[in-house]
Amino acid sequence: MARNRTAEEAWEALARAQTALMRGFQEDFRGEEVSMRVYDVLYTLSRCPSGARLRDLNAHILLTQPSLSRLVERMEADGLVHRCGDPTDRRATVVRLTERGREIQRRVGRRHAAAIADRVGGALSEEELATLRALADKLRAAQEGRGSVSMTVDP
Amino acid sequence: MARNRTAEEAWEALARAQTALMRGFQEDFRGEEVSMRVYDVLYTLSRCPSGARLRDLNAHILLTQPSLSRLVERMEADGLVHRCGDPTDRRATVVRLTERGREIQRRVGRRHAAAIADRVGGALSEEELATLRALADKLRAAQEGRGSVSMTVDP
DNA sequence: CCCATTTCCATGCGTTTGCATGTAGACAAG
DNA sequence: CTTGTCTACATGCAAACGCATGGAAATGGG
Repeated sequence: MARNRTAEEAWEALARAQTALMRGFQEDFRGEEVSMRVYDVLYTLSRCPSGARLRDLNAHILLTQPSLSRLVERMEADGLVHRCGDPTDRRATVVRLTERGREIQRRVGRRHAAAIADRVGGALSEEELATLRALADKLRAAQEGRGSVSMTVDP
Repeated sequence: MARNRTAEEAWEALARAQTALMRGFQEDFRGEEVSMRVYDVLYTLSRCPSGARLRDLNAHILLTQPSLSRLVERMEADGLVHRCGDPTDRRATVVRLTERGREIQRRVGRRHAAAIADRVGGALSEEELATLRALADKLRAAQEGRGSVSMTVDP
């Protein structure tokens, strides 16, 4: 039971740190040409040169599928991304950065990286950062294949 | 510069872990009698027996001031909290749990604690949890007096 | 005391989100 | 080929959110 309490304390500390950091970053993003959420999509796509399907984006971004669908729709209207069908699976929608989207991601990304170096890098030593990363990775890895074990029990 | 890269990697790992965990928790909260955001307010208030002002709540909860204002308004309409003025500062609005709110916080909190023990406690050893907590605390502490994060603790 | 500034919360309004549902293609069995 | 089920997105709609702003009270000189 002491273990459970330790887990709760760790989660609460983690959530509070995340809240404080997010607040700071969101402030940085005010006055930026894209919102933090849009940047999140741009960044994710920048790591997928061949594009990504909506369902893959959705795994990385904390939005429901319909919300992400519309967010990408707006981003296409703004010329940040391009949507096209996948010949091998005609249900899929493949999203790809436009040149404009890639350029904005790079530009905003530079300032965001500086903010991370400041707010995160400025708070912990390099060794602590590495430890934090390792623990976060382990924590995330443990969440996989655990998503929806909610069996529908309705006669 | 290598330090900056380490900070970026740590932040990305942290954000991804948070996303995965939040997804799981939000799923747990489907079918619950309150949403996760409402629970967040209930939990924060459960730690402030003498009530909390909106601005203090806002320091802990990732919402803009107007959004939190309306969330609390809805929660009052649902009988979860009670709002009253502060005689020592007539601009302030003090929010307090109702008996119903406290009861629901306890009930939902028990299940949520079990989920934390499962998802977080199940992923790391007790020593790792303690390390994670220490790093998260340090990270959060470093954000104060920077963006606009002031932590006020109930006396 | 007075006026300017700041703090704390509420409200109008357009935008975004989530839930429920719809549509179309993939996939498997008969 | 047909039928049923599953998967991937899209869409209607009400609820919730953020931004800009407003009003009232506290605060800080002059």
